Amino acid sequence: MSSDDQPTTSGAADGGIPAKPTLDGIEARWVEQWRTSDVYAFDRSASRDRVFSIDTPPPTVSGSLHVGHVFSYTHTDTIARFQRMRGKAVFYPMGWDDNGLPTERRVQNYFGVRCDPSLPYDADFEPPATEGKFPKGSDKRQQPCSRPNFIELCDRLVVEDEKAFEHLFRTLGLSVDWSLLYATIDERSRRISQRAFLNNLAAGHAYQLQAPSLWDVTFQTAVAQAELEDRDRPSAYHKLRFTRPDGSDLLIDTTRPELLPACVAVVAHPDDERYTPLKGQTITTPLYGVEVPMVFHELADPEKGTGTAMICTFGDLTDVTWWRELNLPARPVIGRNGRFIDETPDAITGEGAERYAEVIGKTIHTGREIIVEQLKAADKLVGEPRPMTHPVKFFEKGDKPLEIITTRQWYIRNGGRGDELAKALIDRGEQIAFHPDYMRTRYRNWIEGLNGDWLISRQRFFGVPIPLWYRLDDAGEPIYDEPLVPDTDALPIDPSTDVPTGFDEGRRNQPGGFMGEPDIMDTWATSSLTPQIAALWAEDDPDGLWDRVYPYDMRPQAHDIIRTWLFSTVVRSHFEEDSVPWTNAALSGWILDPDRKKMSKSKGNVVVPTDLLEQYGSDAVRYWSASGRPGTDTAFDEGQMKIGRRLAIKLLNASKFALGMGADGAGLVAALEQPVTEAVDRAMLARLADLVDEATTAFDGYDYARALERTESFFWAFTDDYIELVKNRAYASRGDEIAASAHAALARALDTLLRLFAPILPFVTEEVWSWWREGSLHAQSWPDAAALRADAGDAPGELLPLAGQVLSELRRTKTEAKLSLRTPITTATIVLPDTQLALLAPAIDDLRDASVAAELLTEAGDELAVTAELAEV
RNA sequence: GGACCGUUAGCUCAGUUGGCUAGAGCGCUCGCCUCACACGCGAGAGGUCACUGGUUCAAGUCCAGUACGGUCCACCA
Repeated sequence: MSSDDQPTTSGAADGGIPAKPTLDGIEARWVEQWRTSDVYAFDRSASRDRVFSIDTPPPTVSGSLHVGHVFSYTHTDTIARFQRMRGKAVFYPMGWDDNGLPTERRVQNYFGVRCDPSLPYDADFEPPATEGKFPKGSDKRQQPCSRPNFIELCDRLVVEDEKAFEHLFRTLGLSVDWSLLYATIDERSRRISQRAFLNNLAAGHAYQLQAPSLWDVTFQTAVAQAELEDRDRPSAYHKLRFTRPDGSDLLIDTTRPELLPACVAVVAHPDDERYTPLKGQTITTPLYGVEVPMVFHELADPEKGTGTAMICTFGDLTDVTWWRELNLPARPVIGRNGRFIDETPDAITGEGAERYAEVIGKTIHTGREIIVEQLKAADKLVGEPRPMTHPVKFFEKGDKPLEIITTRQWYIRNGGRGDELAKALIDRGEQIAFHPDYMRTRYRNWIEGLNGDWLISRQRFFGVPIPLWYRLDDAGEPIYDEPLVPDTDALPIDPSTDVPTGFDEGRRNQPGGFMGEPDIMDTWATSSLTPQIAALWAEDDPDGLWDRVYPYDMRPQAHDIIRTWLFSTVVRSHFEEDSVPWTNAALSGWILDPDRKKMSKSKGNVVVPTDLLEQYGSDAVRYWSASGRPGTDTAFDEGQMKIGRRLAIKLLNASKFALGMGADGAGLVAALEQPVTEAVDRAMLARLADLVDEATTAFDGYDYARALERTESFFWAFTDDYIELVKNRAYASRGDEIAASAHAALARALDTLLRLFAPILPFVTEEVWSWWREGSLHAQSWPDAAALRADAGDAPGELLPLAGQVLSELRRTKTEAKLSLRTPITTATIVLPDTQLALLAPAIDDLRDASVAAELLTEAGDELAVTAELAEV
């Protein structure tokens, strides 16, 4: 009786082999099964040597779901699943990065509010909009609210965003232990972040400094070096007429004429003989008539402009260097809001002061126009401005050039001041295995290129507060040098609402009282502690997770944030634990669109991942992801997803065939215990054992792509050649005994292939597993090459590809005659060298069956050739 | 300007210590309803491995250089 006549089972969850296997609905079914059965739960009793721990990247939940999430998180999941099958207790947490500026911006647009820290908390506050209904581009109608109200709205919104991410990741089949979930703004993260900061403070690794720093005038906050990016901007050289002591002109090119009132010196190279005669003299600035010293410094480039430059406080980082090293005065003119400040610099008086008055309160752009007009009117501008383009520093999330403004900020040491710390941190990099290895170079280059410590304070609202207060003197001025520190037990605290020991709320902001530190920490200052947060560092934890997982085995992340997340995490672990945070860093590439551009929201070329999962199935999308090698940028390619889907379907059908050999699969389970006697079968197992070794080595080296490629390659040869060869024998056409060998081999192969594919294609493999076996495939062990090799015995693996090659030749005789492959062959002759014929001998009977030949003859010859006489149709 | 990565079939990519006539998939061409699969199967065409030189019995693979593409950093008068 044929299988078509057998009763069918519709689904697979109830066991048995469906007549028409399908991928439809497979995700929902297994996601739910995995959710309720806890197959991915971390064993909290496992000792460190049994654990494989992963420091999962917490995605920024206020961003949109991106196909890049699917890509890189799949990579991590394949490793997690592999390690789990190798018998490790896998610590695989998920976190949400909801802390920081992206969430603030989203809340502003979603609810139509803006944070005004001067307002009191309003318990009945209702935002003007909900569910994102607030019309875009209507900033002026954003309603001000207090900081606590604003934070409530942030908390409210991230909950929604996090649900969408969890749904995506579950549907994708990530094997995370969801009970380990954290968020970077949750109470635990705030407590750990503050505790680590206080440790840094006590150890002298955190300090505050009143100094010029990069400042975003839109967000009105300081930013760190790691958050900068250069953008080409149109600009123009303006040649200004300064005056030498003898009354003659000194011409200076500048792209920032509006900073002329901030000019504190004129600089040239110490070897530049055009200017060395001016040593010790003063130069008079145009418009303002301020006398500034002529100074000399190596950084002045004789080739640029006229070879001399005006030093302003501050036009760029070189100005800061000159200002600091040459002990120049500060003469700031740009305020925190990016406008000219009200106070006229002391050095500017008389007519100059009247000119300055015209730019007070103006933006940089408008101020420049005014000053250029003033220069023209005073005949201090030589010729017309010459347009050019040059790179300008921007905050990566901002859209106005950064200014340099002197403010009080908090820093954490990171080796950026050229001390021993830099060397120690580079050495830490040597203790981490990077995958691929060359990524370590980026880490080292970044440290070597640092030009200052890590600025962690931000003048923003939604983040972890810096947990300090300051005493106010009798004049109401803060005494910054002696911050008031909270008790560790009290963490987390918010200094804007909590009160330091020995004070009461009534003395807040009063002379002789105290004030809270108004700043929060940058989001990286908290996310650099994800190893600590996920594993409950220094928390009250009866399970002792920390000692079971730290240092972690694996940090997966994208290569573009080596300079931020990877580096800052190493810094924190170096200080807290005197250790690397993890022993392996696995770097994923980016997704490129078909034009080879990085996919990003701003370019409008993002594909919604949930649609892809729906259309192709999760396994197919995972297949595409896993084909992107570690560290390699990968083209977005739906074609690869189609291929992945076909592979999954092929697995269903090939499995159905194999299991059909053993009556509902039960027979095939029994066949696992039966001996494999035929040489062809044993040769296949020999090849399979080699495959297991290759896949294991690849996964051990974090190369999921190679493991997939080898396994897939084997699998297609297995279905095309091996199954075709043994199909007839397996149907017992030549006797039960040799059929049993085929069954035993098919059972082993299916069992092994399902395990090998399980890390990449968890859904379809689990589906097939459920047809004939108990429990979850994902809780099974990784296949054992030695056992397969024992079954293979002395059979030569090369027999299989040779037989496949001969079978292909036999098929060709029919294809070239444009006949069906079922066409019988009357007589065929296989020509091969003697040694090859001897190797092939055990496969002759199977080849005869597979090619529907009445007679197969062999003949010695130089190379493979097949001739066949086909039966008349 | 510095560093790193890449350049193999029309497209996307393998090619692990140098080793027979360089591989896969897609696409293309020509066939086939073959009792697991037509969401399938079979066969075929298609490449001076970016270029130049070197080492070697042997180079896609190692070395030097060049070109092109990408990324990061620096450059901001």
